[in-house]
Amino acid sequence: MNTIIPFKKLVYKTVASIPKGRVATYGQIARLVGKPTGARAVGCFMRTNPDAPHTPCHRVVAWNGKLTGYSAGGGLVQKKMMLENEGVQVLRNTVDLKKYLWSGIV
DNA sequence: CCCGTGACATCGG
DNA sequence: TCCGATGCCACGG
Repeated sequence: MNTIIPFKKLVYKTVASIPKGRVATYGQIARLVGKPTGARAVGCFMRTNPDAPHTPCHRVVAWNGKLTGYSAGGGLVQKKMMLENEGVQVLRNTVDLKKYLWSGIV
């Protein structure tokens, strides 16, 4: 869909589609955009392009529910606080994917 | 234009 | 069960 937009923007759009109180993995995002193996690229976009307030990268975690890097604020600490603020319980930088994993379907 | 890098994911020993 | 190594993608210099 929409196709004329760069892969990067597509990822941002997908991440921005994650409902509040839910989280998604980098692999999940990559798969939704059509790059099941581009999980790395997804994280790369967040890191190189901190669209921060425009892209809720704090709702994106690793395949294990583990909160990985964060280029903004105080790092993972800030990220963790934002998730908890949205209703997602975070234990030691780890969220319960069984409860909060986004299905990809809004 | 070519090389290096990185916030992941998966497999093997 | 835990640890290490590899593959993939796109961006930046």
